[in-house]
Amino acid sequence: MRRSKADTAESRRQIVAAASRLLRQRGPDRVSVAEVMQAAGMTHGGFYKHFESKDALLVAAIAEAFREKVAFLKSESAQDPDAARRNYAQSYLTPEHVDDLMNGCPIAGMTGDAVRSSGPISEALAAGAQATMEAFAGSDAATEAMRAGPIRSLSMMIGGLILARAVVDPSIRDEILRAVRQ
Amino acid sequence: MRRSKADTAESRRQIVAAASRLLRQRGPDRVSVAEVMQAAGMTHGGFYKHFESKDALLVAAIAEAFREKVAFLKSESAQDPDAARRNYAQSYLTPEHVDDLMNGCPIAGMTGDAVRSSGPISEALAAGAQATMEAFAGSDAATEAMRAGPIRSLSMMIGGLILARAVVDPSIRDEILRAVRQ
DNA sequence: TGTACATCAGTGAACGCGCGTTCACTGATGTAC
DNA sequence: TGTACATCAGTGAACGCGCGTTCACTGATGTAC
Repeated sequence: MRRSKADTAESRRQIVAAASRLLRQRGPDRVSVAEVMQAAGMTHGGFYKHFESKDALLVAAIAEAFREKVAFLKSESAQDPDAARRNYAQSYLTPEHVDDLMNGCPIAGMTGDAVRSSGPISEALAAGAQATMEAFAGSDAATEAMRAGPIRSLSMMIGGLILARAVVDPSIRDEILRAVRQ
Repeated sequence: MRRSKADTAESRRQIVAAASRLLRQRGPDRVSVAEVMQAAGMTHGGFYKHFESKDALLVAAIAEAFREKVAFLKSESAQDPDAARRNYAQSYLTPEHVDDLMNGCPIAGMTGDAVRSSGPISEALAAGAQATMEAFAGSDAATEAMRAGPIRSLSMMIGGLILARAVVDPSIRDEILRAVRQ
């Protein structure tokens, strides 16, 4: 039956939120539209009332995942960008984040798949990655020399997380996290 | 018709080599068995004479990709590990490597998918990642303090490559590569 | 404010395609004598 | 060394399942008067 506009908007939000999490946890090709809809509390048939295609949902889900992280980063770094970077790195390089694919860093969680994808999907990823870089380097970092340090830190965090996720042995994983935390 | 043992072994090598490249280029869920077999110069029906399943091929393809890189790293660092690391980093952080998914770093190219995979596949990835770390840190690096530097460098290289692949704008991509190259 | 009708969000069944896997078949290789 | 037979790598058609997408239907919401 028809729903109110508020209900419809809420449904759409639920779909995108569920997709954003499942996408990072399982990858675009191992999450089905039906699973996303179920996680959002609906059946799959109604999906196309909200999105033109699965790809369109992926674009929205990628954007949402980055939006969250960037908003958090920006609010943290409002006063003291350096402290915000340190805090973010500390919570980024933890065993909890290694295991928490679902809510984790969208760059580490989705680039593998999205880089190989077609137009709109890789554009959404590129926009998110650039926004993350800006939020991390700080919008005040006008010169390349000022951005280089934060870019290096961010690269090391992302690579360290990926390496820690790849190895299975917890003692090696912890060694990586310790090394990269500095 | 039946082939000689040498031909059979060569066929298997071709299949694994094709899979190792296609896997990095397109990801496990976007390469079909038929495509791999075609790239190896055969039709898909014969595949199961060589492998029990597509997953078994993925395991072999992951191992092969890492075997190549690790062999190269080890031969380079036989005399001067420090110089080998510097050289590897220089060729790693290039626009060419950003675009060359197919022959590129298997950690950057396959962790996204493999981390989410089942037993044998994630084990093959873990073994490869650990072997790469050892080859990069040098087998002589006995203490954690000695390994920390190389682990940090390797993390930064991997993260930088992934970040550079994620952004689309060539000028931002080059800025990332410059920053991480130091 | 109330009434009549059009709209459309959500349901559940069905369709169709791609792909992993199986199978009957072929004929050269390997092997037993 | 030669012969007869078993083996098995590779072919191409077929099977079956999962999943993205479509569709007829329902009934509450929104709207025109």
